[in-house]
Amino acid sequence: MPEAPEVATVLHTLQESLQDAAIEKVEITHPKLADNMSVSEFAKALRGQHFRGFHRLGKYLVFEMDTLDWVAHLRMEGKLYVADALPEDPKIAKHIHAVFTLSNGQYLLYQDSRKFGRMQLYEKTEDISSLPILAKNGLDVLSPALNGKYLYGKLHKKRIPIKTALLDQSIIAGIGNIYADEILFESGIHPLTPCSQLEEAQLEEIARHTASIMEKAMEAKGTTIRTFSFDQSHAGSYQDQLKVHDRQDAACPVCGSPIEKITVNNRSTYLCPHCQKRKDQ
DNA sequence: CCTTAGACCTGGAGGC
DNA sequence: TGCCTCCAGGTCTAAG
Repeated sequence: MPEAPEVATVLHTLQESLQDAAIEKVEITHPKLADNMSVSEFAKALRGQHFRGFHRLGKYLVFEMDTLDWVAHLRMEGKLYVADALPEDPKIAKHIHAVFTLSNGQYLLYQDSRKFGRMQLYEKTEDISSLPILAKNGLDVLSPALNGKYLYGKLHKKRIPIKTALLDQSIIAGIGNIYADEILFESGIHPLTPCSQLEEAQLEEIARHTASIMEKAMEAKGTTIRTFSFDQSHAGSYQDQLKVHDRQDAACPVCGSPIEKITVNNRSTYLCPHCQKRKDQ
């Protein structure tokens, strides 16, 4: 579900209600939720800790606690939100896999219909990007160091399609299937173009559009095509600004050609065949 | 090095 | 209504 803009939205929403809050009780019902220790150790370690800092790295959330760094990845359907009461609707309640009772009586809930999300706890560190699970990330989508030169260094010898590279979190952290399509459209590059054929100037365009699309999407509080919401009652609105993703057969906003849908990496991929011509074919 | 299929999970949408 | 297939903002692994 969430890419960097949606994760950033969740983070900011949580920070508003959780800053300096204390966890009084932890109940976890999905045994795989914590994957670097048992859920009982995880629950015990978090009890009594306060939320002191809030960070995002790529698609990861990081909560800086009193003596721990708590890392969470929502994967496709994970939702973390604060509620005044536990959900009564059984269709929602059955997907709540963790309940963190706060000292003010509210609850931080983890809901995940597909159970793909994972969390880890680490001893608190000065540099969160050095945490084992985060060290694999490449530059964050908003990093000032993300430029044509960086991408050229990472990509100029690779023959993989550029879209595949944009989804590789060890190159750029935070891009997912929706924004990869939007970035390539704005850059005028066909998603199947082999990385090795791209010049540094084109990679500079990709870097530039990555930053601008991410900023606009964050302002819109993310994209809601299907199920994303950042708490029980709010959804993002960037879907109104999508130019190609999920718009098969609609008119390209630039040239009017019908948007095409293809498969890259087993993922649905949308493009304008006129604005994003392959130069090698 | 690169690609592909499958695994992990579940629900919603659409076809019949 | 039910059953079936396909699809989904992600990532990891095995196999060719």
